[in-house]
Amino acid sequence: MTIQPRTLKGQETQAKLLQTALDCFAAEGYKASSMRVIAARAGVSLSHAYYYFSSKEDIVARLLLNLRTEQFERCRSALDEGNTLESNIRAVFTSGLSVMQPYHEFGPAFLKVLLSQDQVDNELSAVEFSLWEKAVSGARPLPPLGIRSDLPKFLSLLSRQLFSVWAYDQSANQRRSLLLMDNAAPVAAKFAVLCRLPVVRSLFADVLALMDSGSSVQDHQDRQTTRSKVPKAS
Amino acid sequence: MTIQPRTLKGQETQAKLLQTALDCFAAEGYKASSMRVIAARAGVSLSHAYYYFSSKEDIVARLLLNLRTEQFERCRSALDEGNTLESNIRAVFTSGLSVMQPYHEFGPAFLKVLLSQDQVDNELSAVEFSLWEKAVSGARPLPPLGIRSDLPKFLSLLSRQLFSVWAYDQSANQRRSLLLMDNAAPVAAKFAVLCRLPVVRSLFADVLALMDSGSSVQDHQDRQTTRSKVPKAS
DNA sequence: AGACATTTTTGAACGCGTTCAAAAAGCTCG
DNA sequence: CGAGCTTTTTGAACGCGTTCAAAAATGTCT
Repeated sequence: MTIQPRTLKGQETQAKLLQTALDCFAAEGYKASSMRVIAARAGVSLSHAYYYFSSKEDIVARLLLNLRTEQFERCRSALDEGNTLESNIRAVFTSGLSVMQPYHEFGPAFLKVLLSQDQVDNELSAVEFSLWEKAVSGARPLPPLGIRSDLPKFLSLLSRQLFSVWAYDQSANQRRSLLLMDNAAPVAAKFAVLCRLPVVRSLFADVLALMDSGSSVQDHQDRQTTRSKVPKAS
Repeated sequence: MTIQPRTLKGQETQAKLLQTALDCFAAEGYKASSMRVIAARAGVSLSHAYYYFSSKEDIVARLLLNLRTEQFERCRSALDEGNTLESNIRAVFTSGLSVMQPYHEFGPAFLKVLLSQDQVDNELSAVEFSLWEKAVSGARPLPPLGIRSDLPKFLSLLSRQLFSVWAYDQSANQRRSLLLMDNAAPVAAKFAVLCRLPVVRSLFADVLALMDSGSSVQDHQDRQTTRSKVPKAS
């Protein structure tokens, strides 16, 4: 994005450029939708596109955000109907797949956007996270109280891993990732239930602490402090 | 790679090209080591480089393989000294980090190579896997018998996830990934120990089954068959 | 030796993402 | 109006990864 236009006409141009790009992506695919093609289709010069978007990746990021938002709209209601956690997890997975499938060839580009963005403070992560929050809070029976508040973060991380498998999945129609997600849903749900047991619960705590130690929030803390968050094992 | 030269001179040229590329990578970094620069430094024309290597990514893949091999050499002996599993895991992590650190800017390129390669049948995965096999079989006390044979595969997958965090880690000197790996070692070891308990053990089995369902081995099997490998949860 | 087939090597080109200096248009005051 | 500012728009260029047809070198067989 990089620039927000001062004038109305500027905003319109930027919007038109973005819409053209998205259309072009859908119609022609990633490689064929060069910046030159997009600019031409939007009726502006190549360099003008760069006035509004600092890179092609910038536009891809918007596409990804759009898709996630559509996924959110598409399955938000289903998550509130008192189904099991497993079925809610599955709902998020399948809605994601159906929204993303037409853009599977964007996989690597999507992943790059996802991984290079700040994992805490960005709109995309917020949408993803709110999906998992709904999936957890709308599940009946509710997951164990002790982990209820941490579960969305955990699921959100899990889904990123699955997404990265999907992104490079070369099997026909991404059969393998579809299968993987189908199988992951019950396992994750089972894990949540087993967290009632102290042993499993403490494992979950360890994993959560790991996730924190890998997040950018800790960037200004020193090593000693952070380390103490992870209980020694042996 | 793509072509194996018929004549001796051809092989020499290819070898020189590869060595030049690797030197260039080390000296100038990823972006600065363009195919043109590499070819020029090796004293051949640009298009000739493409006669021996089908793409720049091809060469990056060789670099990655070289680094993994060096990591293997560097820590193989340490894994056989009867240390704990935790310390062996840590040894693999830290040797990996020290070998890779100078090439951190290659992270995204490395990851692309790693993810787009066939995860079963390629040399790189074989080297990685054998590292984890040594880490497990050389650990004292040995991990529970029931999971001992599956543990290397699990650790291998885990390390890929950590690698992908490292690849995009923007913190100074990759502090965050270093910290993450440091913390992951004891947790993984603890997990292995807890696998003596039936509950944890069955969770491990589920996760392992997941990994299989995401692998390419199953590509020719039908959905029904594969699905039955994962026990229903709820 | 000379003709032929194969392997190696080249130069020129293509389209790509990106950058930049400068032109054009719009806006704000006297 | 028009001088001086900011915002928008452009054309031309750069270096990149990659491709290709064709030249040069090499090897093989009679």
